[in-house]
Amino acid sequence: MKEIVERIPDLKEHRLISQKRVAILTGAKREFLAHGYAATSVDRIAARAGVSKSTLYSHFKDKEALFSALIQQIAQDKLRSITESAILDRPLRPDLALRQIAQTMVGAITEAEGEMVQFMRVLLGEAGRFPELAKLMVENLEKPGFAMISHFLASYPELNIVDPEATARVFVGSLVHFVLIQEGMYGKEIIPMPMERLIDCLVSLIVPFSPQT
Amino acid sequence: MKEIVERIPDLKEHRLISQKRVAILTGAKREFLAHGYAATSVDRIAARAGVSKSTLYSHFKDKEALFSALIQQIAQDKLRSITESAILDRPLRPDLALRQIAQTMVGAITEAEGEMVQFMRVLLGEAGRFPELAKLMVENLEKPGFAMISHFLASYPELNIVDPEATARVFVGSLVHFVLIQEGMYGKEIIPMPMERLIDCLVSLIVPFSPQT
DNA sequence: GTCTATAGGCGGATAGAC
DNA sequence: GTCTATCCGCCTATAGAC
Repeated sequence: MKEIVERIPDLKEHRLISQKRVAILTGAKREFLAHGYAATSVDRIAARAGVSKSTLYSHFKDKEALFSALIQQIAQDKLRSITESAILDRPLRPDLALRQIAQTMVGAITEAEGEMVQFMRVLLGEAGRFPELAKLMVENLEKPGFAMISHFLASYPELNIVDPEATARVFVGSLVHFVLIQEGMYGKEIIPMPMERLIDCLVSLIVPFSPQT
Repeated sequence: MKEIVERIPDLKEHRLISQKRVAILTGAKREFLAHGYAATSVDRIAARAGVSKSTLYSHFKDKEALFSALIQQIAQDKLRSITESAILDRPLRPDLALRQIAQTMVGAITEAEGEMVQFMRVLLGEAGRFPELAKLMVENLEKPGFAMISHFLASYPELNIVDPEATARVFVGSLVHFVLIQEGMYGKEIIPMPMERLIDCLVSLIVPFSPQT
Protein backbone atom coordinates (compact mmCIF):
# COMPACT_ATOMS: atom_id res chain seq x y z
CA MET A 1 0.00 0.00 0.00
CA LYS A 2 2.66 2.42 1.02
CA GLU A 3 4.77 1.53 -2.01
CA ILE A 4 1.87 2.23 -4.32
CA VAL A 5 1.46 5.66 -2.88
CA GLU A 6 5.12 6.42 -3.27
CA ARG A 7 5.10 5.43 -6.94
CA ILE A 8 2.20 7.75 -7.67
CA PRO A 9 3.36 11.20 -6.62
CA ASP A 10 0.10 12.79 -7.73
CA LEU A 11 -1.88 10.79 -5.24
CA LYS A 12 0.66 11.48 -2.56
CA GLU A 13 0.57 15.19 -3.15
CA HIS A 14 -3.17 15.24 -2.96
CA ARG A 15 -2.95 13.46 0.38
CA LEU A 16 -5.60 10.99 -0.56
CA ILE A 17 -4.21 8.08 1.40
CA SER A 18 -1.65 7.85 4.21
CA GLN A 19 -3.31 6.04 7.09
CA LYS A 20 -0.90 7.62 9.54
CA ARG A 21 -2.01 11.06 8.52
CA VAL A 22 -5.66 10.36 9.13
CA ALA A 23 -4.78 8.68 12.42
CA ILE A 24 -2.93 11.81 13.50
CA LEU A 25 -5.82 14.02 12.46
CA THR A 26 -8.27 11.80 14.30
CA GLY A 27 -6.23 11.99 17.47
CA ALA A 28 -5.76 15.72 17.02
CA LYS A 29 -9.50 16.14 16.64
CA ARG A 30 -10.24 14.50 19.97
CA GLU A 31 -7.57 16.42 21.84
CA PHE A 32 -7.93 19.86 20.29
CA LEU A 33 -11.73 19.87 20.44
CA ALA A 34 -11.70 18.71 24.05
CA HIS A 35 -8.97 20.97 25.45
CA GLY A 36 -8.40 23.81 22.99
CA TYR A 37 -5.14 24.69 21.29
CA ALA A 38 -2.79 25.66 24.11
CA ALA A 39 -3.83 22.95 26.58
CA THR A 40 -3.32 20.20 24.02
CA SER A 41 0.09 18.54 23.89
CA VAL A 42 1.63 17.07 20.78
CA ASP A 43 2.70 14.08 22.88
CA ARG A 44 -0.88 13.16 23.70
CA ILE A 45 -1.96 13.54 20.08
CA ALA A 46 0.83 11.25 18.94
CA ALA A 47 0.07 8.74 21.69
CA ARG A 48 -3.64 8.70 20.87
CA ALA A 49 -2.87 8.32 17.17
CA GLY A 50 -0.48 5.47 17.88
CA VAL A 51 2.48 7.12 16.19
CA SER A 52 5.65 8.77 17.39
CA LYS A 53 6.16 12.47 17.56
CA SER A 54 8.67 12.49 14.73
CA THR A 55 6.11 10.84 12.47
CA LEU A 56 3.70 13.57 13.37
CA TYR A 57 6.29 16.24 12.61
CA SER A 58 7.05 14.63 9.26
CA HIS A 59 3.42 15.13 8.24
CA PHE A 60 2.88 18.57 9.75
CA LYS A 61 5.38 21.38 10.07
CA ASP A 62 4.46 22.24 13.65
CA LYS A 63 1.59 22.33 16.12
CA GLU A 64 0.01 25.34 14.47
CA ALA A 65 0.00 23.74 11.04
CA LEU A 66 -1.62 20.62 12.46
CA PHE A 67 -4.30 22.67 14.20
CA SER A 68 -4.96 24.69 11.09
CA ALA A 69 -5.24 21.59 8.91
CA LEU A 70 -7.60 19.98 11.39
CA ILE A 71 -9.92 22.97 11.59
CA GLN A 72 -10.09 23.23 7.82
CA GLN A 73 -10.83 19.53 7.49
CA ILE A 74 -13.64 19.70 10.03
CA ALA A 75 -15.07 22.73 8.27
CA GLN A 76 -14.99 20.90 4.95
CA ASP A 77 -16.82 17.93 6.45
CA LYS A 78 -19.43 20.12 8.10
CA LEU A 79 -19.99 22.13 4.94
CA ARG A 80 -20.54 19.00 2.89
CA SER A 81 -22.92 17.45 5.39
CA ILE A 82 -24.88 20.69 5.60
CA THR A 83 -25.18 21.27 1.86
CA GLU A 84 -26.22 17.65 1.39
CA SER A 85 -28.95 17.89 3.99
CA ALA A 86 -30.05 21.26 2.62
CA ILE A 87 -31.84 19.56 -0.27
CA LEU A 88 -35.32 20.18 1.06
CA ASP A 89 -38.61 19.35 -0.58
CA ARG A 90 -39.27 22.56 -2.43
CA PRO A 91 -43.09 22.56 -2.71
CA LEU A 92 -43.48 22.85 1.06
CA ARG A 93 -45.33 25.65 2.75
CA PRO A 94 -42.75 28.27 3.76
CA ASP A 95 -43.37 27.94 7.49
CA LEU A 96 -42.97 24.17 7.37
CA ALA A 97 -39.86 24.49 5.23
CA LEU A 98 -38.37 27.01 7.66
CA ARG A 99 -39.13 24.72 10.57
CA GLN A 100 -37.47 21.86 8.72
CA ILE A 101 -34.37 23.95 8.02
CA ALA A 102 -34.18 25.00 11.66
CA GLN A 103 -34.51 21.44 12.90
CA THR A 104 -31.90 20.22 10.45
CA MET A 105 -29.52 22.96 11.47
CA VAL A 106 -29.92 22.43 15.21
CA GLY A 107 -29.76 18.68 14.72
CA ALA A 108 -26.50 18.97 12.80
CA ILE A 109 -25.05 21.04 15.62
CA THR A 110 -26.30 18.91 18.49
CA GLU A 111 -25.56 15.46 17.11
CA ALA A 112 -22.28 13.55 17.27
CA GLU A 113 -21.84 13.94 21.02
CA GLY A 114 -21.52 17.69 20.83
CA GLU A 115 -18.61 17.65 18.42
CA MET A 116 -19.94 20.69 16.61
CA VAL A 117 -20.43 22.55 19.89
CA GLN A 118 -16.85 21.83 20.84
CA PHE A 119 -15.76 22.97 17.40
CA MET A 120 -17.50 26.31 17.78
CA ARG A 121 -16.14 26.77 21.28
CA VAL A 122 -12.57 26.16 20.18
CA LEU A 123 -12.96 28.27 17.06
CA LEU A 124 -14.18 31.27 19.00
CA GLY A 125 -11.74 30.72 21.82
CA GLU A 126 -8.75 30.61 19.47
CA ALA A 127 -9.94 33.30 17.06
CA GLY A 128 -7.57 35.76 18.67
CA ARG A 129 -4.58 33.51 18.08
CA PHE A 130 -5.67 32.38 14.60
CA PRO A 131 -7.44 35.33 13.01
CA GLU A 132 -6.87 34.10 9.45
CA LEU A 133 -8.40 30.76 10.33
CA ALA A 134 -11.41 32.51 11.84
CA LYS A 135 -11.90 34.53 8.66
CA LEU A 136 -11.64 31.36 6.60
CA MET A 137 -14.43 29.80 8.64
CA VAL A 138 -16.65 32.84 8.21
CA GLU A 139 -15.99 32.80 4.48
CA ASN A 140 -16.64 29.08 4.04
CA LEU A 141 -19.28 28.34 6.66
CA GLU A 142 -21.17 31.39 7.88
CA LYS A 143 -21.32 33.23 4.59
CA PRO A 144 -22.76 30.32 2.57
CA GLY A 145 -25.17 29.58 5.40
CA PHE A 146 -26.48 33.12 5.51
CA ALA A 147 -26.70 33.20 1.71
CA MET A 148 -28.72 29.98 1.61
CA ILE A 149 -31.28 31.14 4.17
CA SER A 150 -31.44 34.59 2.60
CA HIS A 151 -32.03 33.16 -0.85
CA PHE A 152 -34.68 30.83 0.51
CA LEU A 153 -36.55 33.68 2.23
CA ALA A 154 -36.39 35.84 -0.88
CA SER A 155 -37.85 33.01 -2.96
CA TYR A 156 -41.20 33.44 -1.20
CA PRO A 157 -42.42 36.90 -2.24
CA GLU A 158 -45.75 36.31 -0.45
CA LEU A 159 -43.90 36.52 2.87
CA ASN A 160 -43.13 40.21 2.25
CA ILE A 161 -39.71 40.00 3.83
CA VAL A 162 -38.20 43.43 3.50
CA ASP A 163 -34.60 42.47 4.34
CA PRO A 164 -33.87 38.80 3.64
CA GLU A 165 -30.18 39.08 4.52
CA ALA A 166 -30.79 40.58 7.94
CA THR A 167 -33.64 38.16 8.55
CA ALA A 168 -31.33 35.28 7.74
CA ARG A 169 -28.94 36.56 10.39
CA VAL A 170 -31.72 36.67 12.93
CA PHE A 171 -32.72 33.14 12.00
CA VAL A 172 -29.24 31.61 12.16
CA GLY A 173 -28.16 33.75 15.11
CA SER A 174 -31.11 32.76 17.27
CA LEU A 175 -30.51 29.07 16.67
CA VAL A 176 -26.73 29.09 17.06
CA HIS A 177 -26.88 31.23 20.18
CA PHE A 178 -29.54 28.94 21.63
CA VAL A 179 -27.38 25.87 21.15
CA LEU A 180 -24.27 27.62 22.47
CA ILE A 181 -26.03 28.65 25.67
CA GLN A 182 -27.98 25.44 26.24
CA GLU A 183 -25.23 22.98 25.30
CA GLY A 184 -21.94 24.85 25.27
CA MET A 185 -22.59 26.72 28.51
CA TYR A 186 -24.70 24.02 30.19
CA GLY A 187 -27.67 26.39 30.15
CA LYS A 188 -30.20 23.57 29.83
CA GLU A 189 -29.54 22.69 33.46
CA ILE A 190 -30.29 26.23 34.61
CA ILE A 191 -32.73 27.81 32.16
CA PRO A 192 -34.22 24.83 30.31
CA MET A 193 -36.29 25.36 27.21
CA PRO A 194 -37.27 22.80 24.57
CA MET A 195 -35.80 23.46 21.18
CA GLU A 196 -39.24 23.17 19.53
CA ARG A 197 -40.48 26.11 21.54
CA LEU A 198 -37.75 28.38 20.25
CA ILE A 199 -38.23 27.18 16.69
CA ASP A 200 -42.01 27.72 16.90
CA CYS A 201 -41.46 31.25 18.13
CA LEU A 202 -38.80 32.02 15.55
CA VAL A 203 -40.81 30.69 12.61
CA SER A 204 -43.96 32.49 13.69
CA LEU A 205 -42.02 35.75 13.86
CA ILE A 206 -40.84 35.37 10.27
CA VAL A 207 -44.05 33.79 8.91
CA PRO A 208 -46.78 35.43 10.99
CA PHE A 209 -49.79 33.58 9.59
CA SER A 210 -48.58 30.00 9.68
CA PRO A 211 -51.60 28.07 11.02
CA GLN A 212 -53.70 28.96 7.99
CA THR A 213 -53.89 27.49 4.47
CA MET B 1 -2.53 52.89 54.23
CA LYS B 2 -1.50 49.31 54.66
CA GLU B 3 -1.50 49.68 58.43
CA ILE B 4 -5.02 50.98 58.44
CA VAL B 5 -6.22 47.99 56.54
CA GLU B 6 -4.52 45.61 58.91
CA ARG B 7 -6.11 47.25 61.92
CA ILE B 8 -9.58 46.87 60.46
CA PRO B 9 -10.01 43.16 59.81
CA ASP B 10 -13.56 43.63 58.56
CA LEU B 11 -12.37 45.73 55.68
CA LYS B 12 -9.61 43.32 54.99
CA GLU B 13 -11.94 40.35 54.92
CA HIS B 14 -14.22 42.13 52.55
CA ARG B 15 -11.23 42.70 50.30
CA LEU B 16 -12.15 46.31 49.78
CA ILE B 17 -8.62 47.59 49.60
CA SER B 18 -5.33 45.76 48.94
CA GLN B 19 -3.78 47.56 46.00
CA LYS B 20 -1.68 44.51 45.13
CA ARG B 21 -4.75 42.40 44.74
CA VAL B 22 -6.41 44.75 42.29
CA ALA B 23 -3.10 45.12 40.43
CA ILE B 24 -2.91 41.36 40.07
CA LEU B 25 -6.50 41.16 38.88
CA THR B 26 -5.88 43.96 36.40
CA GLY B 27 -2.87 42.18 34.97
CA ALA B 28 -4.73 38.89 34.94
CA LYS B 29 -7.56 40.51 33.04
CA ARG B 30 -5.32 41.67 30.25
CA GLU B 31 -3.50 38.36 29.92
CA PHE B 32 -6.38 35.92 30.35
CA LEU B 33 -8.74 37.83 28.08
CA ALA B 34 -6.10 38.16 25.39
CA HIS B 35 -4.70 34.61 25.41
CA GLY B 36 -7.17 32.37 27.22
CA TYR B 37 -6.48 30.26 30.28
CA ALA B 38 -3.85 27.76 29.18
CA ALA B 39 -1.74 30.12 27.07
CA THR B 40 -1.46 32.64 29.90
CA SER B 41 1.52 32.32 32.23
CA VAL B 42 1.51 33.34 35.86
CA ASP B 43 4.92 34.94 35.30
CA ARG B 44 3.53 37.40 32.77
CA ILE B 45 0.59 38.27 35.01
CA ALA B 46 2.91 38.97 37.92
CA ALA B 47 5.25 41.00 35.74
CA ARG B 48 2.41 43.06 34.31
CA ALA B 49 0.99 43.64 37.79
CA GLY B 50 4.42 44.68 39.06
CA VAL B 51 4.53 42.06 41.79
CA SER B 52 6.41 38.84 42.31
CA LYS B 53 4.96 35.43 41.81
CA SER B 54 4.94 34.61 45.50
CA THR B 55 2.86 37.72 46.19
CA LEU B 56 0.43 36.49 43.61
CA TYR B 57 0.29 33.06 45.20
CA SER B 58 -0.28 34.63 48.62
CA HIS B 59 -3.46 36.24 47.32
CA PHE B 60 -4.73 33.37 45.20
CA LYS B 61 -4.39 29.66 45.86
CA ASP B 62 -3.39 28.78 42.32
CA LYS B 63 -3.87 29.74 38.70
CA GLU B 64 -7.37 28.30 38.57
CA ALA B 65 -8.53 30.26 41.60
CA LEU B 66 -7.15 33.45 40.09
CA PHE B 67 -8.93 32.79 36.82
CA SER B 68 -12.17 31.99 38.58
CA ALA B 69 -12.00 35.12 40.73
CA LEU B 70 -11.28 37.23 37.67
CA ILE B 71 -14.19 35.88 35.67
CA GLN B 72 -16.59 36.42 38.55
CA GLN B 73 -15.35 39.96 39.05
CA ILE B 74 -15.80 40.80 35.39
CA ALA B 75 -19.27 39.29 35.44
CA GLN B 76 -20.17 41.38 38.47
CA ASP B 77 -18.97 44.56 36.77
CA LYS B 78 -20.85 43.77 33.56
CA LEU B 79 -24.02 42.92 35.42
CA ARG B 80 -23.94 46.21 37.31
CA SER B 81 -23.24 48.29 34.22
CA ILE B 82 -26.04 46.52 32.38
CA THR B 83 -28.66 46.87 35.09
CA GLU B 84 -27.75 50.51 35.52
CA SER B 85 -28.12 51.26 31.83
CA ALA B 86 -31.34 49.25 31.73
CA ILE B 87 -33.26 52.09 33.33
CA LEU B 88 -35.06 53.11 30.18
CA ASP B 89 -37.66 55.79 29.75
CA ARG B 90 -40.80 53.79 30.29
CA PRO B 91 -43.43 55.81 28.39
CA LEU B 92 -41.71 55.08 25.08
CA ARG B 93 -43.39 53.37 22.19
CA PRO B 94 -42.50 49.67 22.39
CA ASP B 95 -40.61 49.60 19.10
CA LEU B 96 -38.48 52.58 20.09
CA ALA B 97 -37.85 51.08 23.51
CA LEU B 98 -36.82 47.79 21.95
CA ARG B 99 -34.47 49.59 19.59
CA GLN B 100 -32.98 51.45 22.52
CA ILE B 101 -32.47 48.23 24.48
CA ALA B 102 -30.81 46.61 21.48
CA GLN B 103 -28.49 49.55 20.92
CA THR B 104 -27.57 49.67 24.59
CA MET B 105 -26.86 45.96 24.63
CA VAL B 106 -24.74 45.94 21.49
CA GLY B 107 -22.99 49.11 22.63
CA ALA B 108 -22.13 47.54 25.97
CA ILE B 109 -20.65 44.54 24.16
CA THR B 110 -18.73 46.46 21.52
CA GLU B 111 -17.29 49.22 23.67
CA ALA B 112 -14.10 49.11 25.75
CA GLU B 113 -11.90 47.87 22.91
CA GLY B 114 -13.74 44.61 22.60
CA GLU B 115 -13.19 43.57 26.18
CA MET B 116 -16.64 42.01 26.34
CA VAL B 117 -16.05 40.13 23.10
CA GLN B 118 -12.83 38.72 24.49
CA PHE B 119 -14.65 37.82 27.68
CA MET B 120 -17.28 35.83 25.79
CA ARG B 121 -14.66 34.12 23.66
CA VAL B 122 -12.66 33.01 26.69
CA LEU B 123 -15.77 32.01 28.61
CA LEU B 124 -16.98 29.76 25.82
CA GLY B 125 -13.53 28.45 25.05
CA GLU B 126 -12.88 27.44 28.66
CA ALA B 127 -16.39 26.23 29.44
CA GLY B 128 -15.22 22.65 29.07
CA ARG B 129 -12.48 23.11 31.65
CA PHE B 130 -14.57 25.25 34.02
CA PRO B 131 -18.14 23.97 33.77
CA GLU B 132 -19.18 25.34 37.16
CA LEU B 133 -17.94 28.77 36.17
CA ALA B 134 -19.91 28.59 32.95
CA LYS B 135 -23.08 27.71 34.86
CA LEU B 136 -22.44 30.60 37.23
CA MET B 137 -22.27 32.96 34.28
CA VAL B 138 -25.51 31.63 32.83
CA GLU B 139 -27.19 32.01 36.21
CA ASN B 140 -25.93 35.53 36.84
CA LEU B 141 -25.76 37.05 33.37
CA GLU B 142 -27.85 35.23 30.77
CA LYS B 143 -30.79 34.36 33.01
CA PRO B 144 -31.35 37.91 34.33
CA GLY B 145 -30.91 39.26 30.81
CA PHE B 146 -33.52 36.93 29.36
CA ALA B 147 -35.85 37.66 32.27
CA MET B 148 -35.56 41.41 31.78
CA ILE B 149 -36.36 41.29 28.06
CA SER B 150 -39.12 38.77 28.62
CA HIS B 151 -40.73 40.88 31.31
CA PHE B 152 -40.45 43.94 29.12
CA LEU B 153 -42.15 42.21 26.19
CA ALA B 154 -44.93 40.88 28.40
CA SER B 155 -45.59 44.37 29.75
CA TYR B 156 -46.95 45.42 26.35
CA PRO B 157 -50.10 43.34 25.89
CA GLU B 158 -50.93 45.22 22.66
CA LEU B 159 -47.97 43.50 21.01
CA ASN B 160 -49.71 40.13 21.31
CA ILE B 161 -46.51 38.26 21.99
CA VAL B 162 -47.49 34.66 22.51
CA ASP B 163 -44.22 33.47 24.05
CA PRO B 164 -42.26 36.29 25.66
CA GLU B 165 -39.52 34.00 27.00
CA ALA B 166 -38.74 32.44 23.63
CA THR B 167 -39.00 35.84 21.95
CA ALA B 168 -36.48 37.21 24.44
CA ARG B 169 -34.11 34.42 23.43
CA VAL B 170 -34.51 35.31 19.77
CA PHE B 171 -33.87 38.96 20.59
CA VAL B 172 -30.75 38.42 22.70
CA GLY B 173 -29.47 35.56 20.56
CA SER B 174 -29.64 37.52 17.33
CA LEU B 175 -27.71 40.43 18.80
CA VAL B 176 -25.08 38.38 20.62
CA HIS B 177 -24.48 36.12 17.64
CA PHE B 178 -24.20 39.14 15.38
CA VAL B 179 -21.51 40.69 17.55
CA LEU B 180 -19.66 37.41 17.95
CA ILE B 181 -19.50 36.88 14.19
CA GLN B 182 -18.79 40.47 13.18
CA GLU B 183 -16.29 41.30 15.95
CA GLY B 184 -15.15 38.04 17.51
CA MET B 185 -14.69 36.22 14.20
CA TYR B 186 -13.71 39.29 12.14
CA GLY B 187 -16.85 38.83 10.06
CA LYS B 188 -17.22 42.55 9.40
CA GLU B 189 -14.27 42.32 7.01
CA ILE B 190 -15.93 39.53 5.01
CA ILE B 191 -19.70 39.90 5.33
CA PRO B 192 -20.18 43.49 6.48
CA MET B 193 -23.54 44.64 7.72
CA PRO B 194 -24.35 47.76 9.73
CA MET B 195 -25.68 47.06 13.18
CA GLU B 196 -28.67 49.35 12.61
CA ARG B 197 -29.84 47.16 9.77
CA LEU B 198 -29.99 44.08 11.95
CA ILE B 199 -31.71 45.96 14.76
CA ASP B 200 -34.29 47.41 12.35
CA CYS B 201 -35.04 43.96 11.04
CA LEU B 202 -35.21 42.40 14.48
CA VAL B 203 -37.49 45.06 15.95
CA SER B 204 -39.83 44.98 12.98
CA LEU B 205 -40.13 41.22 13.35
CA ILE B 206 -41.23 41.57 16.98
CA VAL B 207 -43.25 44.78 16.53
CA PRO B 208 -44.65 44.43 13.01
CA PHE B 209 -46.43 47.80 12.73
CA SER B 210 -43.80 50.18 14.00
CA PRO B 211 -43.94 53.13 11.55
CA GLN B 212 -47.50 53.99 12.58
CA THR B 213 -48.98 55.94 15.52
C1' DG C 1 3.23 40.04 52.88
C1' DT C 2 6.81 40.34 49.89
C1' DC C 3 10.91 39.30 47.71
C1' DT C 4 14.80 36.13 45.11
C1' DA C 5 15.96 31.77 43.85
C1' DT C 6 14.94 27.31 42.63
C1' DA C 7 12.74 22.99 42.38
C1' DG C 8 10.53 19.71 39.42
C1' DG C 9 7.94 18.64 35.47
C1' DC C 10 6.15 18.94 30.98
C1' DG C 11 6.11 21.49 26.70
C1' DG C 12 7.52 21.63 21.47
C1' DA C 13 10.83 20.33 18.46
C1' DT C 14 15.03 17.73 16.66
C1' DA C 15 19.12 14.22 15.91
C1' DG C 16 20.39 10.18 14.25
C1' DA C 17 19.68 5.20 13.42
C1' DC C 18 17.07 2.25 10.45
C1' DG D 1 8.83 7.65 6.79
C1' DT D 2 9.30 6.00 11.20
C1' DC D 3 11.26 5.13 15.44
C1' DT D 4 13.90 6.12 20.28
C1' DA D 5 16.22 9.23 22.85
C1' DT D 6 17.19 13.77 23.99
C1' DC D 7 17.75 18.89 24.12
C1' DC D 8 16.31 22.96 26.12
C1' DG D 9 13.09 26.31 27.48
C1' DC D 10 9.13 27.65 29.92
C1' DC D 11 5.67 26.30 33.06
C1' DT D 12 3.41 26.21 37.95
C1' DA D 13 4.37 26.20 42.48
C1' DT D 14 7.26 26.49 46.70
C1' DA D 15 11.38 27.42 50.11
C1' DG D 16 13.54 30.47 52.76
C1' DA D 17 15.24 35.19 53.86
C1' DC D 18 13.48 39.62 55.31
